[in-house]
Amino acid sequence: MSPYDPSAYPPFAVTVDLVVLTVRRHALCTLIVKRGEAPFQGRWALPGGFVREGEDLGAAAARELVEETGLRAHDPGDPPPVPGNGAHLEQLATYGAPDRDPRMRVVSVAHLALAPDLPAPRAGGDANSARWATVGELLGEDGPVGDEEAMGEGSDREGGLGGGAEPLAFDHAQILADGVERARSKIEYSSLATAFCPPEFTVGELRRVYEAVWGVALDPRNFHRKVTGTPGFLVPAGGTTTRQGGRPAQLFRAGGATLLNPPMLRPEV
Amino acid sequence: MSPYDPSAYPPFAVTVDLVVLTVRRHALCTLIVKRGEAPFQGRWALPGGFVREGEDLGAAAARELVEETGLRAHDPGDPPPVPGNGAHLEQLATYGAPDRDPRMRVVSVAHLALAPDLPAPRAGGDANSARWATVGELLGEDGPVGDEEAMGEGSDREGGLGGGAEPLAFDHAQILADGVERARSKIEYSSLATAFCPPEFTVGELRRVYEAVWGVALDPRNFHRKVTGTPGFLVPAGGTTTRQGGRPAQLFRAGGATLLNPPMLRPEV
DNA sequence: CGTGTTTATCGTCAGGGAGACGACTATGAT
DNA sequence: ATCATAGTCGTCTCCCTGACGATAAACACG
Repeated sequence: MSPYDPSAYPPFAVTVDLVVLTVRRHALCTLIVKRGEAPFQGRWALPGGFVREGEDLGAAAARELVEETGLRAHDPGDPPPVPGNGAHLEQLATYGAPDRDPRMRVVSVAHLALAPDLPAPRAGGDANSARWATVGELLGEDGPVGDEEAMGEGSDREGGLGGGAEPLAFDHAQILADGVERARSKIEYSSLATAFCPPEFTVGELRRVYEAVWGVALDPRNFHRKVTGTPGFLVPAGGTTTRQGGRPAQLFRAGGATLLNPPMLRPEV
Repeated sequence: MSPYDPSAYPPFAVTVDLVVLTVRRHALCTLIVKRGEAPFQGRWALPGGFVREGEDLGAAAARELVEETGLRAHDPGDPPPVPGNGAHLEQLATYGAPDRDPRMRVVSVAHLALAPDLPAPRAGGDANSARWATVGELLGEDGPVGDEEAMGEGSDREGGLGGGAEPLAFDHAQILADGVERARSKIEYSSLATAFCPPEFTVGELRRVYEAVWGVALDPRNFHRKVTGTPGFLVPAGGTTTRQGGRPAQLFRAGGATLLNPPMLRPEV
């Protein structure tokens, strides 16, 4: 074993990159920023930055999240201090291929953030250098369930990247794919899908989160039976809402349970 | 966003640490090494070392694994080139608290390795500075299923660490706990438990792997029905063996399936 | 050589969860 | 008034699971 010699280690730079996921207009979206410097100048990339001296990895990710979105992160397990204006944040994986940054050796600790629908991205002062993009256009997946008609009428559709978009900078497409896969599997066996919802939400809104993340259609009746029958998943908030149209729906809050047993079942194929 | 200035980044050292798990005598065990240098000199720790210049993170972990155990790693997904003398290796998580190493800023990318039962640990030339320890004694868990009588008669029981062992160096107890939890959950929905088995194994041997990792007793009949009925999990190898005593058991090889659907169900408490 | 022990393997049965789908309710839009 | 939309409650069947009986095939004894 090589001796542990602190004076003879190769130096690395350590960064954090963020996969910030949200559900907008029935589609799973992620936050991307336009790079201002080389390499990959002008290309879209995941938000991120260097870990500072004396700064913990999770703290660096939380700091970047605030800088990019204004969202405060809360650790998994803790109840959100003010539910709704916080995001779930967890470590995703670490990427350190020797040539992933052409200038120097950089190891990036990617984090995954799940947030409710946000009004608009705010880059640090620079407004139109950050935007929400559907993961479908970035990863070349098929459009989730249809619903193409609901797209293409918003106010933030000027960033280029139409159909087969230009790939993300660095290895960020891989990081994004890993983050999406983590989210897709984690909402199966945990109550994490509520992180995509506002503090109070209806069963239908939660179902549309599952449908957007998984890209499938779920039976409203079976879904309703399942989530309301899983102890600790949802607690009634007391009111009703008609913001989705149709019959008023009961409002719920996320319950204390974090692990769902039995899990939600993702329809196969 | 802070400008991406490669000349003004704080320097880090990057290491890989290994959680090498195996099943020995019906108990989940992990490989630990005795530290030769400060800090934590003389204490037990997870094996690991610095990532070299130009070396990928996974390659560094694979190199450490060979140095410590002689096992060659194969990526998940790939079939083992020579099944049985390889180990499953995957990235676990990254630990980078500012004060986790008292001398300098070190970020450690922990990896998880699952290996079949090995004859004896071989440290790099130094024989008795590495040993297998049950995760129970390291993490203070209750002994798995009983079976205490089967312990305490082996040939490698001289390394100290009797009951409430001295804790591992650094944050390695946390890393180990995370690795064990990853293994425990991952054998639920993947065929990864076969990584603990020799190339050909019986249903009973596979069941004892589950029992050791989960620390529970499973019904042999239901287990047999479940694993032989899951398509792609096991393929018959053609022969039988009586190495476990009793009636000869059919030999199987790991099938091509990596994800089990429906998953194995871990009995709840 | 029988008997007991151990392990493997096949069957049976009851209960629960999930998919498929019918029916009814309560709102807004036309 | 009628329709469209969304929510909520039930029902029915299938399949999986857990519990457990029964048989089979080896070895270890006396």
